[in-house]
Amino acid sequence: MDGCAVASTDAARVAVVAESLIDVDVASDLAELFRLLGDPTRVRILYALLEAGELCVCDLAEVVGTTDTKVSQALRLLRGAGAVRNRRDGRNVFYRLDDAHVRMLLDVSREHVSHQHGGE
Amino acid sequence: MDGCAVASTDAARVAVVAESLIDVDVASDLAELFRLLGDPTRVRILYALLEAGELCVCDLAEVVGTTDTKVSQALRLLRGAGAVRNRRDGRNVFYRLDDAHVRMLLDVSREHVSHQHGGE
DNA sequence: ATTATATCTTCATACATATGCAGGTATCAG
DNA sequence: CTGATACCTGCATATGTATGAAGATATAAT
Repeated sequence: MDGCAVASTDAARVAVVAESLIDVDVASDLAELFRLLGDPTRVRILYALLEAGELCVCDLAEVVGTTDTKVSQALRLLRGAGAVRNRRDGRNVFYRLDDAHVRMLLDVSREHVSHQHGGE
Repeated sequence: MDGCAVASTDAARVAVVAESLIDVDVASDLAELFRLLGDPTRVRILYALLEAGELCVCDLAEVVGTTDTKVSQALRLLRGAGAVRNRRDGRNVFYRLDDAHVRMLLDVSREHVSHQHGGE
């Protein structure tokens, strides 16, 4: 392997932890989800949807303060990951959150953010 | 701007949502945190620490099943972000979680992951 | 049909990140 | 001191990701 020859401080404990550790593929799924949330524009889009319930691309761009292209690209990723759902109404396409997992992470994070940036 | 000329389906609602939306810098901080969690190796390291409480680099490498170099680089990022803390004991350096925010996100995510991959 | 608006996509470029190798530091044993 | 072990860091490369420009598609109005 690499370095560590005598191996461990406590082999038994290492075995136990290794046993109960999250699988590689599960960890990869989770990491992928976190990476999806790892962009300021996407974060703001998701919070806007969390607040508004449903918004068209046009309004999302205005709320977030960016171009429709940027929003559209962000939404493509979010859509691909199943984080949002869309519905067409005439020329507009309305988006809303469609993942309880994502919604919960947003809720939890918002709490902590407001504590950190508000007044702790 | 870009595209959207008539602007909004509902200007008043857009204004309200824009008003209550999370700030750009706060969103950036959050995105940075999520990006930190956006890597399978780092995720597994964090869960190992969540489970074990404290582990040296050597044991972490064995538990996660990778090289000490990879673990060390991952820990550097996690350390820089304040997610973990370290303590030297002889030749070993022991790491543990040091961020309530991160711990909570891991807890929440683990629940949802186990529901998704376990039995729903 | 034409024109306009809203959204999406393709493509090229710039930037960020992960990875592995090689070497460097720190601690301990002899 | 030397040698060994645990850990860290620099550097080069590959891979991923974000960004904006330009154009394509879809719907509606005239």
